[in-house]
Amino acid sequence: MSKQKIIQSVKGMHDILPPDQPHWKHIYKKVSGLFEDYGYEKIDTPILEPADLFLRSIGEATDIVEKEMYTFKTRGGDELALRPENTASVVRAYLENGMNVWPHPVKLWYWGPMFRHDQPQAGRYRQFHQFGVEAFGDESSAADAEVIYMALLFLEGLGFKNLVLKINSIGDANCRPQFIKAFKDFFKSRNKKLCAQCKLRLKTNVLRILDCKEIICREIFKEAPQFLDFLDENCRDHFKKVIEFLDEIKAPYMLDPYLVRGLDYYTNTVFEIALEETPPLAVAEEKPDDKEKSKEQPVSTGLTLVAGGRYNKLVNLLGGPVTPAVGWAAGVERLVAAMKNFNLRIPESKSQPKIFLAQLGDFAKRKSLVLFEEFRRNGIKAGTSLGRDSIKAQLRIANRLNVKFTLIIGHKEAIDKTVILREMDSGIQEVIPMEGIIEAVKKRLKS
RNA sequence: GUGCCUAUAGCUCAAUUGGCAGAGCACUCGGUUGUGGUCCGAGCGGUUACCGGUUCAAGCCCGGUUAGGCACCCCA
Repeated sequence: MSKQKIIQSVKGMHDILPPDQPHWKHIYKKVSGLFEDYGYEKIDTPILEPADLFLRSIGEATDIVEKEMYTFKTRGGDELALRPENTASVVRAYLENGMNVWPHPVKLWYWGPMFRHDQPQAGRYRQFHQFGVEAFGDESSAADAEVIYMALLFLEGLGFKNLVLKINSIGDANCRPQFIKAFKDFFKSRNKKLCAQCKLRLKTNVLRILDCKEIICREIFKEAPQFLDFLDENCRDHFKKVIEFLDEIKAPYMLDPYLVRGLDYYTNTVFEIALEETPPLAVAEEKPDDKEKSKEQPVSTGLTLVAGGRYNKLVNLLGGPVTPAVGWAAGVERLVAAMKNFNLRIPESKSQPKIFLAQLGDFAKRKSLVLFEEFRRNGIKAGTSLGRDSIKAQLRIANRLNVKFTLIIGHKEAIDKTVILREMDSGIQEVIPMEGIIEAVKKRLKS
């Protein structure tokens, strides 16, 4: 190693290393297949957007925009931002490319890196990956139910069992103000009893009080006005139907009157899917001598995997026609971590080589190179280690790759135009003419 | 942004409490002509995260920085 100092990755940003790639690939394949089955088409949007896009959509007073957004000024003076989420970008692309005149609903899905300047911890990174769906132009409750169902389907498809779907309705511009007023009044009258933080929240962002975990505050919640009682007829009807659809598909939902989301653009339905929290007692009771297990930290239980909702005002807010929309996003890093915690299997990679080419001497090495390509063209992936000269070392690699056969070409074989075919399990070898080697190997791999 | 904990070889961890920097795994190469796994041997790998302080002497004590973990805030 050189004496130069090694440059580290930026805080909160990580490499996705080869051992993790199968998980990522698996998730990608699962969701892209599912989305396409449901008629969603993929869209990729730039990682950089005008900062204003997020100020206007997510909301200036939200934590995401206020404290977590990577913004900077270009030389020309434009305020840009690394996208903290993708819904706003998709809406921007939808409008900019005139998709509002496409036959509706317009159903889109995406996958890519997002950026939030937050304090890194388990399941939370400054650069992380999300995928998600956005469906435009369908205001029916069925659309809400469908996207929620898709989220459940893919999670179950990955093997997750103990899922909790929390759902709520936060009304719309018509009924939300009344609720917020009543809600605010309620807590103002009980200001003294609230925890210090909630007293602050009362001034800045009242709804956030609902997130408080203090027991004192939670006690007060029990009597607080609930969204559901303030929904106007339209909103109430919409939400009721969403629930009916969820009943129909037997989704394991849980009405959560305290569920609000950190983005301003939501209207009506909001939901989250998380893993059931394991009781802390179970962790404490774990045997201390079981070293293997205690190292595995169940970081992902209780962590939200999927979150979304309806945002009927957003398209209009960003300068487009009034267009209903609904969608959600999922965090890939969290999914991968959760899959590992629950030991969820992924299918074995098909890219493992089936055979290995070992060679001795330059002449044989040249033959080997040609042979490798011939096998590749015939759909047989071969491993090689052309840089190694000793047969011993090459067989060691072959063994590690767990191949069925190793083809050995020495100087003699190269001249004779033959190949030694060694079956690794038994160690039995046979000499085969180079001519028919592809067919011979194909035949043996089949049996 | 706040609080607590942590940092020794690529990985998992030792170092008798301040006295020569170590092991296992992994990796590379050997163990008599051109044959893997098991076994045996050797090699590679470190300015103990970084900067400073105390001391005859610091991986160990003290201060700072950086990074990681956890919790809060919030969130995918």
